Amino acid sequence: MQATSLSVPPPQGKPVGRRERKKLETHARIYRAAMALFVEKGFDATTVDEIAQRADVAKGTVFNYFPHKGSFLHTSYRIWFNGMMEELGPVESWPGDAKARFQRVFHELADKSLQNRSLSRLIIFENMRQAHQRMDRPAQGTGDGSEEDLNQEGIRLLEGLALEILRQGKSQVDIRSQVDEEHAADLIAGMVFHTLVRWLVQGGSVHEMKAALGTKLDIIFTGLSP
Amino acid sequence: MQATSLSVPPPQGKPVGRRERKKLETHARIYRAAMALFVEKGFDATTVDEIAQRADVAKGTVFNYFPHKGSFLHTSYRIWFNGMMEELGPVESWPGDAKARFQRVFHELADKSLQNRSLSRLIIFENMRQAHQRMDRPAQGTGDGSEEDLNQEGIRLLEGLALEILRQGKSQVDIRSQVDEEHAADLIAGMVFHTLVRWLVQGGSVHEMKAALGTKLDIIFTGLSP
DNA sequence: GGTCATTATTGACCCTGGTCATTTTCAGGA
DNA sequence: TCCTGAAAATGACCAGGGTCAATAATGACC
Repeated sequence: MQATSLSVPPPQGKPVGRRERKKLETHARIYRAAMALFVEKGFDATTVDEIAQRADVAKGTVFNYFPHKGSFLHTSYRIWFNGMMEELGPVESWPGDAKARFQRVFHELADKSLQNRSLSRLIIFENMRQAHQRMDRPAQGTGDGSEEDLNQEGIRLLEGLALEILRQGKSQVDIRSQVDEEHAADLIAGMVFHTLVRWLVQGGSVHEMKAALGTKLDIIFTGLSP
Repeated sequence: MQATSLSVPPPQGKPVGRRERKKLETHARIYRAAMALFVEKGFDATTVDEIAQRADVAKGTVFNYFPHKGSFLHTSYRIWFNGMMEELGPVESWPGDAKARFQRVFHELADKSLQNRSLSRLIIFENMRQAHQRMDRPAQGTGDGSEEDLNQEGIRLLEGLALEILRQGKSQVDIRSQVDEEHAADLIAGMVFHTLVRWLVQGGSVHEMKAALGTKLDIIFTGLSP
């Protein structure tokens, strides 16, 4: 986390006028202030007032940029995940069969999570919270595609990745052709998520988590039946 | 849910004096008031003040019995799970092999969840939240076993059940002997949990959820490898 | 019945996340 | 340079979860 999530904030439009530029700057300043405070004193112990103060804006302004306190973590997750994917490069280029590819991702994931454990925990948790709250709104049918990121969040990113690996694996001969890719991807993503959560909560070394991920992956590939 | 979770509250000591009895009564009254309100107007829309009012106690008293608003859901979950297990009876008595046994639990679980969907969602979510917050406290080492329920909550119940089925399955010939039971149980519990959450959030029929559980179980038993 | 330590109840109070009407800033035109 | 309408910033305000010092009820013991 550290370097990655404490730096660039997400809005990716090109800044044209001064107004735009200032907006981006403010966004960045607030985000940085928040993340710094979270690392310093923890999420719960950090108040929005403090964030505002450190970013040198009014409290209301913070909510202008981040509609909920948890939004920071959300933003952070995307940066985190994208950073990882960037380091790893495109799936097709990875060596080995499907299983090896999964192992590669898991390895990277574990290392990334380690870098700032409590922050990872918050991010993952917040992610889940978002998912849950989503259904409260009756499913807004805007024909407009403006809410771009609504369905590509959280665990879905992981699931998409798993799906990609599985498809590649099928086209080679690594995976049985009868397997339902979607459910398998869901299974794997869920497994990773669950393992990660457990590790973040319970403690233990990175090595242990990697071992857990590996063992479970083995089971999924080999099956329980004799 | 309904009948089950709206009735008996958990404290199971035998009431001796009048004081004890009153305490139990108050506990029950508050619990009932809360659950009724949750069903009526939803969790978020229900304030603690309202709960207190309906139970005819002061707000402070509510927090005497349930340290957080979410504790109600916690209590509810235990009742829910135990109710299910009671209906199902002891594992050994179930017919069929390990897989069939899992299917049986899943089936029951799905039906139970259906009975009050939004409440189930809250319960599961709250459960996760609890797990997360637990690690904030440095791990209180009371030699006393008074906090009885601390480690037997939420997904752990499910995991324990899975472990039991797996062990039985191994002693028969349903499951490869090399399989790491603990990790397998964790995998299955996580899978169920994840599937349940997704279903609760996204919607869809019970049948769909059962299908999803079934397919994933198939994968876990058969494996992805050709 | 009276005394007193223990336990349960209470509600005023605090804290903090989130809202919103008002004010300020700013670009672009006249 | 001045006007104007829109976008952004502001901070007083509110709601609701949770705390805690003060108070009331209880029952064991005399």
